[in-house]
Amino acid sequence: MSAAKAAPGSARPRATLRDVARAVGVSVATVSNAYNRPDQLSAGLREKVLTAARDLGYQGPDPLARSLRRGKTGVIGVVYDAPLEYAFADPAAALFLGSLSRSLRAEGLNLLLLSASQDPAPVRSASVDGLILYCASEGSDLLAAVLERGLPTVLVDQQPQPGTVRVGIDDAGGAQAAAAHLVALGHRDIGVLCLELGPEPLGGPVSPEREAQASYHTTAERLRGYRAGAGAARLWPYECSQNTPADGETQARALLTALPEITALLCMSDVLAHGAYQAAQTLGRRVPADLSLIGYDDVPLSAALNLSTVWQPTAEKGRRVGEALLAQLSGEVLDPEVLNPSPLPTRLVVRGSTAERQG
Amino acid sequence: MSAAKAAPGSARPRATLRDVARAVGVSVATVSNAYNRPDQLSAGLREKVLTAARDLGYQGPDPLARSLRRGKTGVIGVVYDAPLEYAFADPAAALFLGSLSRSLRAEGLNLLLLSASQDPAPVRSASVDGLILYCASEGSDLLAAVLERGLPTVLVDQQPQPGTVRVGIDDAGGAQAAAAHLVALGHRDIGVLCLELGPEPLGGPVSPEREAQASYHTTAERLRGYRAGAGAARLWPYECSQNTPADGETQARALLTALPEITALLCMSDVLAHGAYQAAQTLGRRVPADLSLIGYDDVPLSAALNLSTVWQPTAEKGRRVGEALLAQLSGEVLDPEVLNPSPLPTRLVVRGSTAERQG
DNA sequence: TAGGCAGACTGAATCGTTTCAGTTGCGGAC
DNA sequence: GTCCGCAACTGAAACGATTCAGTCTGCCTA
Repeated sequence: MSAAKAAPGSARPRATLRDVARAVGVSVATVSNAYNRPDQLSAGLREKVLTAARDLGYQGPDPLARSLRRGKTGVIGVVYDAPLEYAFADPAAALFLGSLSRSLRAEGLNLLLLSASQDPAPVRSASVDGLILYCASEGSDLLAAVLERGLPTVLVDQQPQPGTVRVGIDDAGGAQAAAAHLVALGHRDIGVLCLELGPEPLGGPVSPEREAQASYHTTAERLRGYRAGAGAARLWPYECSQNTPADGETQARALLTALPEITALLCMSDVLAHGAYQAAQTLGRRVPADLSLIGYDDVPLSAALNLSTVWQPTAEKGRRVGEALLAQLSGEVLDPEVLNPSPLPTRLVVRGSTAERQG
Repeated sequence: MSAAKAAPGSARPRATLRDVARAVGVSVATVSNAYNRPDQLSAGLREKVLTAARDLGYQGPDPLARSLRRGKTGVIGVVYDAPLEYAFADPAAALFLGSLSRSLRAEGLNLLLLSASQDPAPVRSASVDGLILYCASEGSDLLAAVLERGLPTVLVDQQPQPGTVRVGIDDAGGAQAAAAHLVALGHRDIGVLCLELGPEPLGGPVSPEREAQASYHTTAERLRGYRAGAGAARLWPYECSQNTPADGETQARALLTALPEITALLCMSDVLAHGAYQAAQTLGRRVPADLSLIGYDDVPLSAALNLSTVWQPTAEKGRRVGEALLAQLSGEVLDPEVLNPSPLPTRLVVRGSTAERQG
């Protein structure tokens, strides 16, 4: 009986180049050439090789062995320092990854998602040609692990590192504009829905110490921008431990309940703002009449929700990261301008969720 | 060629196990053991090896060579037959991938995103331990390429295939409930915003031929369910070539303009429904007073938008897929129940976007 | 007839590990 | 004194390909 075939789990030993070579009576080099350099053998022989391969159930050259020999895997690792669920839950991240994948696909590169939440091990043991560090807190040893690999690398929305390409946006500028907008509308007590400030999850009111020690670059910059734009207005920052509508709603409700005098809310992401919207409705506060709301990122849905927000060039960011990586892969020399380009611009988008403060 | 050392891009030849072994004066096996089986050598020697490795700039065993030798890569390929941008743009897909990645991470597996939009080549040349076919039209040679690899495989939302695990949901049942709900509310002319029916992008009204030849399982099933639930009511299907709010808006506007008698809209995804919402506003039709709207998937945001929709257990689906794959990887025998489990249930969620038809 | 040359194919080294099957040296049991 | 067992380490064969430098025909040219 077909012993090897019967058991579903137990893979029969796969055919290799050598098996095919033996079957046809040629050398392995010739079989390899049949796949990789058709011009190196006669058409007739090539046909014979390919037929024999099919008969033997040979799948074509093993990708792993090929990668080892060639020194290229065709894979780019995207390192995320939180569970991937969170990455996928954020439309801005999704947009970025989509745009990135688009620019890499042109070169036949695929994306390997590396979630190195606790532990940089996945970064060390990934077979990749390049790495992209997408989101990591400053203190984490993730950055070190990434740099140690010595592979072409791009840092995204991160503190610049000497000798490494970084792509970022003008986080503080956008935040400042958002805060200034609210102040101009007469708001004086403004709540802030913060993204994570540090790796240990912590929700609720943000203490000055925690604010001072903020280790996520994006969060720290946006908060700095809010402060700069708020002038004499009072800011009440609350931290959301996850970038989800649910957490935004929870913290917004806590914030609005604890501090009823607040008339406007600065949210560090649109996702949080969506949650805050929900909270406002639950609490019977109308947006924008009773509460002004402003997000960050300008994800596609925010237009539909009529949410004022800070736009960032997410897709462009992805494109740039892809290009910077490709440049390194092709061994281009990196001049400083490319290495650490000026941050991409952000822009305040005023829609219907912000209004003058009601007397 | 220029000097290899000078150019910043050209990496110096990396240190290998052999270099370390030579430096310490031991065999390569010992160095390997220092990393993989500390109990096989004295603590002192191990320390010496690790120190020498650090001095030489040795990064640890090369992942590629290790994978080749061990026959395991620790990577699962997720095959998507459209550009990845679309995958990321769909919150339901994101949720699924997040949940999947969660169940795989427990075993240290990472996700390789394979966009095989035109061409199954990436599927053939990916170094993976298993494959997940997420979204593919029936006719495409993608399915064949995936099955040919002979790796542990799970099909998602796909026509069942003999001998392969498939995880799916009750697409038709949910659709039927949605349609029936509208009919019960008195609607008799109902527009349908369809997802893609075939691989060639095609927007606008759906011809009976195209409907008959629908090659995407999900689309075909949902449409079938709508028809079953609609009874005597008239259905007007329009096709969206992309699952995006923008495309949903475009087609919804076209549909509502061409067929003003329509009083309700069945959308095959919440994302399309969000676009339709927008279109309705633009056209001055109030939801639900002038137009009932119902989506599919119940993505997180739809609750906030108060959108009636069909819920599906997206996260559970991801978990099941992960488990099914892990089971195969550990060589478990697959009984038919596991191989092709009954579809996961869907459920109509009535919110505020559907109402009785206005006389 | 010799020389040259192109086409077709092969041998063997190499990529960087892991791991099985030994080999050594040594202290303890009998 | 011999034998056993154990700990510590090594040799060499895989893993499955790619590729460089040949070798061997056979044909064309002078």
